[in-house]
Amino acid sequence: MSAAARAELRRDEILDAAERVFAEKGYHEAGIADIAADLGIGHGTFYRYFRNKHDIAATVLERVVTHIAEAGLVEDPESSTTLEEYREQTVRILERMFGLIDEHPMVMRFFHAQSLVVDAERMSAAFDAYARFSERFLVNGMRRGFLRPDLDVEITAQALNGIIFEGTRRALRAPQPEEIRRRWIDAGTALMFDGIAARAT
Amino acid sequence: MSAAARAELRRDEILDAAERVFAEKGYHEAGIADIAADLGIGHGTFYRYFRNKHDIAATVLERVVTHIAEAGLVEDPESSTTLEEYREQTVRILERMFGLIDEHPMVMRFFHAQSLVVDAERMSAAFDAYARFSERFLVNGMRRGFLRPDLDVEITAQALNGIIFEGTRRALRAPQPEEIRRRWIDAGTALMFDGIAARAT
Amino acid sequence: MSAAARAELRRDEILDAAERVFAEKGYHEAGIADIAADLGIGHGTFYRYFRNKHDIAATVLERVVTHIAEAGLVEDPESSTTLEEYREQTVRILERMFGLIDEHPMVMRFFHAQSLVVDAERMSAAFDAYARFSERFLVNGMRRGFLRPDLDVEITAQALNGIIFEGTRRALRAPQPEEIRRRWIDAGTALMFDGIAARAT
Amino acid sequence: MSAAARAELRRDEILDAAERVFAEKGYHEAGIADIAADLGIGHGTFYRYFRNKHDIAATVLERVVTHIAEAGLVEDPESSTTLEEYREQTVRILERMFGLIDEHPMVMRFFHAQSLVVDAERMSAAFDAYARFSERFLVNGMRRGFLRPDLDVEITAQALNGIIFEGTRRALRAPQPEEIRRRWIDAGTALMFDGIAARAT
DNA sequence: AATGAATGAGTCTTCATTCAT
DNA sequence: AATGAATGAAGACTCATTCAT
Repeated sequence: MSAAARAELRRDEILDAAERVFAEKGYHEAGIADIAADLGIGHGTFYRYFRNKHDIAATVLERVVTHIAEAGLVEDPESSTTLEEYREQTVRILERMFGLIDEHPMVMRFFHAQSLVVDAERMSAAFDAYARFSERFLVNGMRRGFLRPDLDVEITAQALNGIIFEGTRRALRAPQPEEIRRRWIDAGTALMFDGIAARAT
Repeated sequence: MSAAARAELRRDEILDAAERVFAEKGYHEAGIADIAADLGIGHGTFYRYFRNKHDIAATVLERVVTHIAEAGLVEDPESSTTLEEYREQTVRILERMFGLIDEHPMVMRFFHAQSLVVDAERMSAAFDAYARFSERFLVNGMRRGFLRPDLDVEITAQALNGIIFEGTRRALRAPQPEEIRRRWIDAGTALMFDGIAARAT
Repeated sequence: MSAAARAELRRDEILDAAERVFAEKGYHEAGIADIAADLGIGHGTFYRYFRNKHDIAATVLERVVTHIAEAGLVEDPESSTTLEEYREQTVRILERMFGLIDEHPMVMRFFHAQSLVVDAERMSAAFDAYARFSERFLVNGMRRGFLRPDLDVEITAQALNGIIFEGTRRALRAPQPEEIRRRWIDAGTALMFDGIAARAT
Repeated sequence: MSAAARAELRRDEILDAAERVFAEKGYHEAGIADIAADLGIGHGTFYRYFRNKHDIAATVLERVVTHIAEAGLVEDPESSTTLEEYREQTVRILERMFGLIDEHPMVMRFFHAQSLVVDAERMSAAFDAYARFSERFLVNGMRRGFLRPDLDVEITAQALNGIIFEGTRRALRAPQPEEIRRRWIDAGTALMFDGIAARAT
């Protein structure tokens, strides 16, 4: 293995450890020493791979932001032609979001609990980006006629993201995640597509 | 004025200052010295009114949690008998929520940015309580027949709170709050009651 | 005693301790902990009185620079009207310089060994100031006619200071300071006023 | 080229780099990494040629001490038979001293600013050696009768070295070195040989 | 009741040095 | 012989908290 590849590996190891430590203790409570101890390396080594504590936290944060973005980006916002297709896309996105919790439980925990103290500006930007992406689905649905023609796409997209954010937050803490996730997918899409009002008969 | 009353007053002053300081600098970045300086009192004095730094932050947090609860509790969850009445209640709650930003801008900022690092458990409990309160509106609506009979009230209530949370977060950062608030009230209630799907004709 | 006076006293204590520690161990080898330990105070206390390590070293340096200046400033550069008077002034200045070693042995040691690493610019400025002061004696002597009319006063003043500097450096290290000082005063003034060349008969 | 010769070469390269780096940043502020980077070699390599940081600094220091000694040793302290010859020797020594600044500007800067923090004892020994060498000129002059018979040769030699030291220090910092050097040679020798006192007519 | 001087635990960060490759 | 990754001792500095006045 090349030196660069080994360095990359080591860097990732440190990143993973940081994820664990930050998620467990929180950004401020965690020390570089904790991260190093978790890996059984000297603390000096840490500084060969990251400029400082904030640097690594920001990098961890960036990873989550990217993971989350990717979970959405799998879907093409312009591809659905019917309500049913969009509903299925939505379900898949939610499932993938919940899947992130299994793949990266620590990092998701970190995201929900600590992201704002690490870099509030970055977080805001990430939320904006997610909302803009969600908007495209809504615009597509309006164009195709399967969504209400009078949607305030910007705000609605943000509100939908608020639902997803709260959903993952809850799923993260749920003792029986499977059941909770299923219920969020069902109730979430029901709310999103049909609202809570009883249908006039 | 009694000594106890004067003490109460002083305590509130400190609480207000803490709110400002924590909101501006964040919990960890803010020091007891900053709070004391903001008031022009000695930092020793601070410890006559609060056990420690965490204590005051928790107290500030408790105040917001209460303010927010009160904004909701004005409405009786069982009072609405028609969809229209509930919709009006919802609008009033949202307006009151946004009103909190005007009344307590600092504390709301603190709530959104710092509450989790101060006391994640307390926050979770608060969110649960809010959700349970919201649930009662949904249950009432289902009983009265103006809401869908098949709602997963627990999850739906949580999701609705997620919308409100994101709405206030956005409103807090908005350069033109008035317009944004109006749009959130319109688009938020539209989403909540009717969903985004176009109505079958 | 007023609080301010007590603070001033404490500050001076710390300054004295720093002098000792810096003189013994050198600027870089000395730690804030050493200074605090020398006084039996907590290291945090140190930072109530000085911004940082460099700050206190610079302050100590400033004190020596001032002490040395004062040893010279006692004499009026324009007062001597005869060579004899100037020679006596010179002897007094040298004696006062050596006297500084008795009054402030640590600080003089610090000055000779560490001043350059603490603040080279400040040192250069101090040397310039000393030289400019010495110049005035030379100018006075030329005007009055008891010094050679063709002196390069600027350079000569600097050279004379070089002699004094080396003299105090040697006296500081001498095992029998009294004898050494006497010899420097004699040989130094002899060199300064008459040079080393044998007089033509 | 033999391996030993190549090693010698490499050692000198490192020494030159150390000179530059120490002169620019100072002993403590400079790191082994800086020296290695300056040469484009790994820092591990450094330790194949020098025991540690202090070792190389001491070696650099030794080089300057030697350079300076050589600038003097060119002259035979016992060779002058007249005042004029000695004066010419003195001028040549001063010129060679200033010449060192052109040949080894970095190392001279290092000498003046950093030598004491590297090895104060060595410096003191070097100053003693220089003074003892200067003494021989004075003794020679006294024997030959062209210098005052009553000189305190030890102290006077030290004082003369003090002048030279200050002269080179000033020349090192001078914006127009040529002019300054000339003036130091003129004023320095004038002071040294004839003193500053006006001659009785 | 109010103060603020004193404290020292705790943390980040640097860098000389080692050693396996 | 050369390298540079790894190390951890060392040190500056902060700040919540205490307590004598």
